Amino acid sequence: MPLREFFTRTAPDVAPELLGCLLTARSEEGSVTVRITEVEAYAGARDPASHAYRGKTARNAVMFGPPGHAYVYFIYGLHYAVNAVCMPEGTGEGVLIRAGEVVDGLPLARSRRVASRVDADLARGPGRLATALGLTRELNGTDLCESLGALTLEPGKPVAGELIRSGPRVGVSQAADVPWRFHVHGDPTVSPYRRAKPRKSASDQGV
DNA sequence: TATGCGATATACT
DNA sequence: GTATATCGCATAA
Repeated sequence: MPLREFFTRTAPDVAPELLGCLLTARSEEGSVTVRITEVEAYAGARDPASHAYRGKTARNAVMFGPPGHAYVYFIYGLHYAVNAVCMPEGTGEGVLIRAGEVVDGLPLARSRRVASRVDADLARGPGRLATALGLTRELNGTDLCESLGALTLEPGKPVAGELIRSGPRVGVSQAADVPWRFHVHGDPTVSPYRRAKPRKSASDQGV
């Protein structure tokens, strides 16, 4: 199946099949490749946890574009995260790449992630993965299907079906019961599960 | 392990 | 103007 067609399906269908695939970021500094070990599906207009739930905006426009492109955005004032856009143009579905194992460009990844004491932590979590790959908003909209592009995805060794586990998504408060997080069972690079922390409203914080 | 906090783009009032 | 966000890290215990 051509890579483009691979992405022209629903996010929950695509997500588990992305496990084991290789994501490579190329820049003047060099390139880093990770083997994907954890993902989450976000199903656009039918998913209240999706950035695309309330329709198209300047921020999420890429999610409504053609499949197989990268939706890169800035979150919490200091982190980047990357999604692979799914479904035909106009739909707004995507798969968040949450974690991976660095399999190439280890020295460069380490230099970008000085806080990591062990290599398994280099891309363990969406913000860490983005940092290890050196992602910035300039890569928003990049075509993942173009070989040797700035940010590309390619098939890897398939992960054995019995090693693929699913569960609730991390950090989402809406639709917290839908098992749309998929990961490789037992892999040390998978991020620890954390339920969405109910955030106190400002009005409760006194003065 | 558990909790607090940072630091900013974006969307909504 | 203001609340919230697909989070990471230091600190405490």
